[in-house]
Amino acid sequence: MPPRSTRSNPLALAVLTCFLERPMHPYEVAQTLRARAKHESIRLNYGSLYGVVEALEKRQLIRARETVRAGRRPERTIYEITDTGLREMADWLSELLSAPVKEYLQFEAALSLLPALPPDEALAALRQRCATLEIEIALLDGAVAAARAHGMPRLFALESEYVQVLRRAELDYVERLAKDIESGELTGLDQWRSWYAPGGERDADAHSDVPTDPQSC
Amino acid sequence: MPPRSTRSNPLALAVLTCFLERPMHPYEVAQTLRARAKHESIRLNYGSLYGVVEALEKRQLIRARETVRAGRRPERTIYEITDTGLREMADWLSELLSAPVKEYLQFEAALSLLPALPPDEALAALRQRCATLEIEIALLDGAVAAARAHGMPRLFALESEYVQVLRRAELDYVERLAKDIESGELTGLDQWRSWYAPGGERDADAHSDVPTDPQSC
DNA sequence: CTACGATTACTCGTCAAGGAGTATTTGGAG
DNA sequence: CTCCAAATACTCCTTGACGAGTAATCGTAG
Repeated sequence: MPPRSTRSNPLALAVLTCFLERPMHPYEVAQTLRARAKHESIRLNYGSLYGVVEALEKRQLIRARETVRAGRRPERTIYEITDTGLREMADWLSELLSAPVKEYLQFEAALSLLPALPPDEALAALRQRCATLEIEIALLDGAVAAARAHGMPRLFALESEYVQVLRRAELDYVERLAKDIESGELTGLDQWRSWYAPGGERDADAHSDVPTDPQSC
Repeated sequence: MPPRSTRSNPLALAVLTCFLERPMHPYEVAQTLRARAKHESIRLNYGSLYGVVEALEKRQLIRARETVRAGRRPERTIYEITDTGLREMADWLSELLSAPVKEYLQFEAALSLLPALPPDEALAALRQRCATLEIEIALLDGAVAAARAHGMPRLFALESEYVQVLRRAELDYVERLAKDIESGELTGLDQWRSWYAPGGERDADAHSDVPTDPQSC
């Protein structure tokens, strides 16, 4: 089992699955992934692509098969997957599917810094997010429906379904949160308001009195 | 409004909110963030921290206030936030809260490559994920309950609530998906099975016949 | 009082991501 | 037939993340 560091970039996995179908040159890999809309779920750009292919070759997961050239264009090296590559692919994909990993989400960061904004500004921002989320969800719904209508089996749109589910859950949560701030039900709201009150004691956001690490409990 | 590139690293935002409380030296920033468990929601390590602080100073969002030294230890430079920094912080945080951004999730990538695994292996991996998710959710539940019991206001644990909500939604989805694969309800399952059947026609994963870009519809 | 492990406070080098740039070729309009 | 725009197939260079390494100091146990 190779070190985790080599499994950091999911693009490498996507590349392996392409080579599983048939040998290709890197640019064709990119075309294939784009055509199947994989770039919506996996970060893809040329700079990374060629680097990733090189790394895969160094690790012997793929091997150069032949180098062809049409006219005076740059050479295109065609790669194929090795047996090691096949095993690594199945292993890696299995792991990605079975083991949830911690992701650092932007909105998670924003929530954790929420008290650095005055309550009313925070509330306005959250309401704005709800509105945007509703639109986004509607658009995604439409796209999924259209794809289905055109005969695309569900199996090939699982990732959109998943993203959709997450977005819906987020909308739900943010709506509840906004309500709890407005209604005053959120515990800690009084402290928060007082930091930004006209005669607010101490500096804004100085929640030094807050219990520190929840994990320490 | 500064270019988006400068707003890429949420650690910079977290650093700004620290300086909002009071002037500090970078290491103290790290201590503060760690003490408040921000490193659970924001990527934090020393290499990045000092780089981020430098960048903030170059952008005039913070300024060096004084340089003290205790004994022959390395100097500690104490920074304070500027007025520009104050505005940038509020702006940035508002934006993070109000505008959902596309994140590239590992599991999203895995789902989009699911057909590269034989159906039974994929199913096993998904079931494994469900089991792990259940444990994780239970643990998070416990931590949140404990924090609340020790008097930590909800306002300071919003990010855990959010992550929790997402995990629950994910568990729900994966359970449904696993059921639909097992019951044969998932459309496309027949194709998928045939690629890996003993006399499977063509190469595994050659879903070249699949409609390409759902966005194109 | 001294030795050594833990903590403090940072530095540096590596390595990867990402995107702007480049050279070639094909397709089509005039 | 010629010229321009778009597509092809990369290359390169700048940022920036990351963590191993380091030097100084503090605590404390023998």
